[in-house]
Amino acid sequence: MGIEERKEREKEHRKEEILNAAQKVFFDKGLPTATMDEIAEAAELSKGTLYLYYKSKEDLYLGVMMRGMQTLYTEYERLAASPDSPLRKIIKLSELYIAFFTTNRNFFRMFHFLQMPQFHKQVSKEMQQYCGVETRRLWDLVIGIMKQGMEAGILRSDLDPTEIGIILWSSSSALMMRGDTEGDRWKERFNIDLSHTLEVSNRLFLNAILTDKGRKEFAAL
Amino acid sequence: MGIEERKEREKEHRKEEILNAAQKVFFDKGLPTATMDEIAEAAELSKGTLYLYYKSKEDLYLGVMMRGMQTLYTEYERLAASPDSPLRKIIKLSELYIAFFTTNRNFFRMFHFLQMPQFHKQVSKEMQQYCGVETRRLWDLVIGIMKQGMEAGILRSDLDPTEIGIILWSSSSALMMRGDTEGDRWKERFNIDLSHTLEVSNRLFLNAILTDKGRKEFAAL
DNA sequence: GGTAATAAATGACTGACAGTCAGTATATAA
DNA sequence: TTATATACTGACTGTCAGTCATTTATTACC
Repeated sequence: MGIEERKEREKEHRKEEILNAAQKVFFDKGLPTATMDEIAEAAELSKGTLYLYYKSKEDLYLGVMMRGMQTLYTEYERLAASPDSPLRKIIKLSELYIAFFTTNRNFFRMFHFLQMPQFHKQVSKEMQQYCGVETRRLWDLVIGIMKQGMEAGILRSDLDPTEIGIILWSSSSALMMRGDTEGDRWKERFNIDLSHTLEVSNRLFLNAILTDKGRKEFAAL
Repeated sequence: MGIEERKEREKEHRKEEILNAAQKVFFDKGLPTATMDEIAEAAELSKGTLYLYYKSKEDLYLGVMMRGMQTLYTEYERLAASPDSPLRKIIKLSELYIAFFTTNRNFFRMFHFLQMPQFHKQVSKEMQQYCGVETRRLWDLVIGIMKQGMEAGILRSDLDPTEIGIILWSSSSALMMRGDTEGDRWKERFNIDLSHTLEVSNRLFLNAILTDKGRKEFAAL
């Protein structure tokens, strides 16, 4: 019976179409200002239908966000599987994140809603579950790359690869976020280019976590 | 004519009382879930009166947040004026921020709304102005402490004190925020204690920005 | 002390919006 | 053709931020 399957496909397709519409509207207006009526309008569906596919506005928002997460995941996956040396992988990891921020600024902004505690209340258990699983997959890749570096002896063995991953990711995120929202003000008031600050930060940090061997290899690049 | 002055005082007092009520409600529920009716109820005033003193819910929210900023500012000010050595000041600076996070978690969470671009739309120009001025005062203190360290020769002179300040602040913030929202999950999934990660991060970073002289002094502590 | 003028406070009301649900349309099965 | 299941609709409900005509309290003046 192929009908069931076709219906399933059509349902998935509709979900994607709704996400397309939602993405357009959310990118344009952000979560608080976007309305479900607008999204329905953009999707050429009634508002009620949106709720057949997504439990709440916040669920829909996270649905869009997860697309960004997928994109980043795919890129990290390719990096992890590449034949680059562990050191190069670590360097490329942070470059990739910066590049992602630059070309997918809207997704990047969305990531930061995940961080707000009050926000989660309105999100369905299923969506939270889904986000949790996907986020973990991403972290496993990042941590995996750090572990490779440690095994190769270019990262200090007295540090924890997971902790290094978190620190690198978090400090980069924070500086990018600040650059996004306050970049102009910092330029104007203190003559600071926050994207330069980010580079400095990553360089300082990288040097701090590399072994002598790692630093030598780094200098040779 | 002392009446004018008394009225002015009473007005300020009322503003404070409204902030007290708002603080209670916002701490309890967060911005999205708190309602102006609740705050009015808590302040024993009608909703309309709130709007005589604050232009919007978001303005009120920032009004509360600025109290936290003031608290932190006062502590930083005392530190800056203390007779401690520049190195100790830098160390205490980050310790103070961590302590603030621990004892004023609610304020700390509020700080992060400032970072969300969509949020600012609803905030009045006056409040934005006020926040800008106060934030700058705080940054000037932080940067000042870094400059002292540089002049004392304990911080690498090839780095920019402002940039160092931003990096230290941002990376700490990011890790504390993550610890706040995802701390349990990291413990459970990866057996990582994020407050430990924060210590590691700050130690790594401090070592990276100190001169040989600074590192020696640090080791002697 | 009474009254006009001014300021402060009120709460019913408006508009906007998330989410619902009884009803309609469309596709499938009998 | 008819019955049943499925997808969709949009008018409706409840909630809440923000407003404003009206009321209440305070001050100024005679």
